[in-house]
Amino acid sequence: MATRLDRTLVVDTALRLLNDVGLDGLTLRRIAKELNVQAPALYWHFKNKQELLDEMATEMFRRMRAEFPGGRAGGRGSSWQESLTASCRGLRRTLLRYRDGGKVFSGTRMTDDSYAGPMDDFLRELTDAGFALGDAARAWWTAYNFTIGLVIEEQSVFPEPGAPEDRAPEARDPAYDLADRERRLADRYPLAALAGREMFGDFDHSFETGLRIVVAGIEAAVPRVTP
Amino acid sequence: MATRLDRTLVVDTALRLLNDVGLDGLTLRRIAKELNVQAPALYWHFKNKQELLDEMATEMFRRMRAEFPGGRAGGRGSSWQESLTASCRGLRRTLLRYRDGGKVFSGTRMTDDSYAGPMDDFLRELTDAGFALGDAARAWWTAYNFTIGLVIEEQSVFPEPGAPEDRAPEARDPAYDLADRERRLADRYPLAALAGREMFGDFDHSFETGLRIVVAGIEAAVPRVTP
DNA sequence: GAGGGGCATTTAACGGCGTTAAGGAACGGG
DNA sequence: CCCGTTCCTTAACGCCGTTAAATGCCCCTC
Repeated sequence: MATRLDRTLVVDTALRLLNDVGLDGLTLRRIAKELNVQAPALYWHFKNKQELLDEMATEMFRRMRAEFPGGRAGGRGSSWQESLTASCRGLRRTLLRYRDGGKVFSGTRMTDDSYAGPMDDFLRELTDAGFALGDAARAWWTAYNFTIGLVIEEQSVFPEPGAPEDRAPEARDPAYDLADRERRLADRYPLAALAGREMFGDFDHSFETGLRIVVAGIEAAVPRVTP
Repeated sequence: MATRLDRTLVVDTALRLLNDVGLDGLTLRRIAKELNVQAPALYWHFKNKQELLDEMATEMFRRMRAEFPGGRAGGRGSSWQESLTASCRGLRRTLLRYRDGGKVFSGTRMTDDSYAGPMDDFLRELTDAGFALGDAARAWWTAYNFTIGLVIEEQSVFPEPGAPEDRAPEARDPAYDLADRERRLADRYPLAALAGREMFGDFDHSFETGLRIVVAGIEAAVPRVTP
């Protein structure tokens, strides 16, 4: 009926659909309908649903690379601190563009090696700055896992995809009513009660603080030879 | 047939079954069979599957608290650094006891306030050390999300539940073959190729390094009034 | 001891899921 | 023009979470 399918068209459509229906609602039949096709047709292009999800995650990453080139692209004089910060910010912003982006990304494996180039560049930047390769990799791994973990939490509080600054307050999942939680805990656990808004209230703030902590921690706790 | 159901029995059985069949295999029918009961019987005790999963996550947390009391339980002289480290270690070890523990935990909401007590204690320890409450909460939030993110990765590489020191090398998911990855990337991306084993090879090492980074980062980057 | 009422569970069914098997249409090269 | 490959449809399987209704069971009252 419509134009012929190919992997790219399926992945693009699935990513667009994901923002409407969420990960739970993203079924093969629903994707197929969006493509004016029957569900088993997808099995010609993907061996199963997981392979499609893997390809979706990989495509997310490719788009991130296009939008946030990272590494030393920002100028020759950029420091590893700036590179790490920029790449984690780019990762977060990219994942937030897709509903359940954090879960999709964390649950899947890359289907190609497109991630390896940027990673190699970043690791070289760190080793040039005097870090041993193993320490450089684990430093990145720390920042990466913090970012993914926080985005997963953020997206369960704000399910709608999109940039944080475009979020309406009413986009917050009603199950995470901060005032409610605060009232419930206030008398017995006053600090825990107030901490809720610090963690769930302003994710930009939480993310930037965490990033500063990780960068400062790498500076302070990871050995390096001064160049 | 068997003794009557109640919430606790269902949750205990589901948690035990989780380790055999994993999150994808954990269906209501399978849980019911384990209890010698029909699937709809579970709906008398839980309004839906999500409520059961929430209760499972909450029970994981309760068991963690029982096994790793945390806070100042370790002695009056313990520092906030030791408390933070101990509680993240306890969180990781607890989640690793359950197959897909990280995903179960990250996807669900606590059903009671049992988490608030330990959290309050820990926050008081930080504020006593001179941190503002908001900074204390975000510091914890950083360490927490790093831990969860890393455990999710760890459990996709080592799906079998159990303590890291009991893991056999062959328990590694074959899809994460490090030697393979290394060979594929070696010529074009030498640093990224070698970094694989640093991140995916020894999760104990990755976790402890990340924890040191976060603690050092809090010391260095989060303001506090000296007591 | 009989009867009643609520609690707990069963039986039956619904629509939807991922996936497989088999057949058929479209298409390009000899 | 025909054949083989490529791509998609139709039909079906077994499973899922969930709901509605009927049924057994236990305890309290009379």
